Amino acid sequence: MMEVDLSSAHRSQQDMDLIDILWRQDIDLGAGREVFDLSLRQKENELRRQKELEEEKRLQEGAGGREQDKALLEQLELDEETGEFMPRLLPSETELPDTDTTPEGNQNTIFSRVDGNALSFDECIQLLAETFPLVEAIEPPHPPPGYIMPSPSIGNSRPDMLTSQQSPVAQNPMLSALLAPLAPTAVPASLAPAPVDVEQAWMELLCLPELQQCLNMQASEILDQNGYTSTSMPLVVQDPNYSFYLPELPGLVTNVDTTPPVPLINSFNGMVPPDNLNQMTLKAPELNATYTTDSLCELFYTDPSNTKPSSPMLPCTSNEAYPLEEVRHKPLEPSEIHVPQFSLTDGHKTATEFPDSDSGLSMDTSPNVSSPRKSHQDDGAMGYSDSDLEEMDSNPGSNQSEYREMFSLSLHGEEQQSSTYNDDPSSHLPANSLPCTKSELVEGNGHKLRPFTKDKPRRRSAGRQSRLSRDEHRAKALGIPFAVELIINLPVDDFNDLMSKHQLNEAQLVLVRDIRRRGKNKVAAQNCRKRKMESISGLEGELDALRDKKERLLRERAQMDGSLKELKEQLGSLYLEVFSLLRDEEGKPYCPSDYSLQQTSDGRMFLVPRVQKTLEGDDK
DNA sequence: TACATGTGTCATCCC
DNA sequence: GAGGGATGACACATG
Repeated sequence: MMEVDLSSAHRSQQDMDLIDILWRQDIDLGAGREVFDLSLRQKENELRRQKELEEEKRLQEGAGGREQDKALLEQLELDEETGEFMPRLLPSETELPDTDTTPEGNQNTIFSRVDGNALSFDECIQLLAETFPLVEAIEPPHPPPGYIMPSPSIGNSRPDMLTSQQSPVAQNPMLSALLAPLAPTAVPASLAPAPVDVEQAWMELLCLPELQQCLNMQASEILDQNGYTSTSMPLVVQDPNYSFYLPELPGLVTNVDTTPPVPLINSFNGMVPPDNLNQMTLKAPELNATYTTDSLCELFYTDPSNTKPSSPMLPCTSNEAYPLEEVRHKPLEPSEIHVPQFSLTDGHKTATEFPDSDSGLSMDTSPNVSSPRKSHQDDGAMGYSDSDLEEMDSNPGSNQSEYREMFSLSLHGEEQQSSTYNDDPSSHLPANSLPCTKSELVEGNGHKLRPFTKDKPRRRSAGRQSRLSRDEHRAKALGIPFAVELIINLPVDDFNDLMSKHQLNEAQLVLVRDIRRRGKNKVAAQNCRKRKMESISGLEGELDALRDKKERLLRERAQMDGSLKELKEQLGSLYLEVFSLLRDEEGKPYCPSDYSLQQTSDGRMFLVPRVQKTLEGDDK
């Protein structure tokens, strides 16, 4: 029992330690350091007080404590990176003897003093010694609205531990398990006086893809250490893109009773009934204030359609869930093409045929300018029907829109941090885990999928994207049972098969073909414009080069003209000099106006009379 | 309000 | 001949 409480206390400290670690690593938590300083100050104060108590206890314990220290060391392992001792994940902490269920017993057994060890371990001892009295004295001022009282049946019935339970980590067994190795020391529950701030920090942290990757790694390590396999997990995410499992780690207080079963994540690809969208009603600004890690994890990693485990798209029970690869290789069934399923049924095929799709459609293969657009199949999760989308689009402030904004906030956080609309939506999260809406795909042509726009603000066409395309409206009005993307992107054969398998009336057929033609043409127009821009850019480059060349040639010509002029002057002076040296038979100099010097090809010089030459010319 | 820009669509040509 | 790519032209939305 006390082990469980200690785990709770641990987690709260783990929260703070992880925040500190991230802070030292200069990871933007999105919150000021002051958020955490209050806890740290309290921690220091408690440490000082507790040191005094600890000194007294040291004298009382005597030599008997050394054996306990030894036993404790066996349960701790040295973190080579931080130099701190961290509690090992025991196979089952709940199986520890119940003889030491008192706080003191726990303290002596688990976290007794180790001489010469890191300060964090001393802190651990001191903090544990004071944890429980202080917990009883301190009540959480305002429990978070999302907080659920843990049931005594799940192993944590101490009301005085609620403060630590309010920690998002403490409320989430997965995070607790994942973060356990990160935080070496226990923490008094009193160190969670500002759960809202801490949770806000956790909101920020959970939005960091790097952290999620780290958590994934931690999860894998924990699973390995405990010999758990995915098949033994009670909470299993079957999406292979999500290596994020929820281990039922022993000794950890799991409040799975208070959380709905976690179904398949990739069921985002499936239909989301409007009633299931109730889970999407979180407003982004409220996240920081009211939602715990559990709720966040549910939002991020659980299926909005989990209230329908019998979803026709994918069974949601862990045992019945299709392996994604198996689903991918299922033959294309028209009945499965009710919504775009590029990530599921025909996704594989489509992905090979439209590797780089502008607006999810472009087949541009230009090596020069890679399309910043996100490929259609990358958007895999388009789990909304037309009606859902229309409602979402027609009600910008509706829950669905908020849901979309929320995911935009969380899933593109890194993108927003790293660059301002770099148009590189290479999400670090699995593509088909993104609950991307269809309107983002179809009308995402405007910004994210823009072919040759540069770093222009996306909001320019935000309004356009917030509405369904005309074709989608038309398709919905005529009851076309296919997604517009599917109509456009299917190969001819598949498209014809699809048409033949469905009994469509004339109007529907005409509309479907118009949609396909317009979609194709739209992509062609985008590619054409892109090529045009590239051509213009190339011509501008050529023009600049030619201008440079022209300027260089003009400079060279001026230099040549100068040189030529100088040579002519030298030649004239030399001519006069030579001519002045010439004498006739009488020793008189020749007159330059009557004679001229001419040179033959063999280099001999002749003195030619000009008059004679003039007379000869007159004779002719 | 005029203007620039981006985008969708149509018509047409061509393969 | 159908399908579709390429492209000029136009209309519209948006900043």
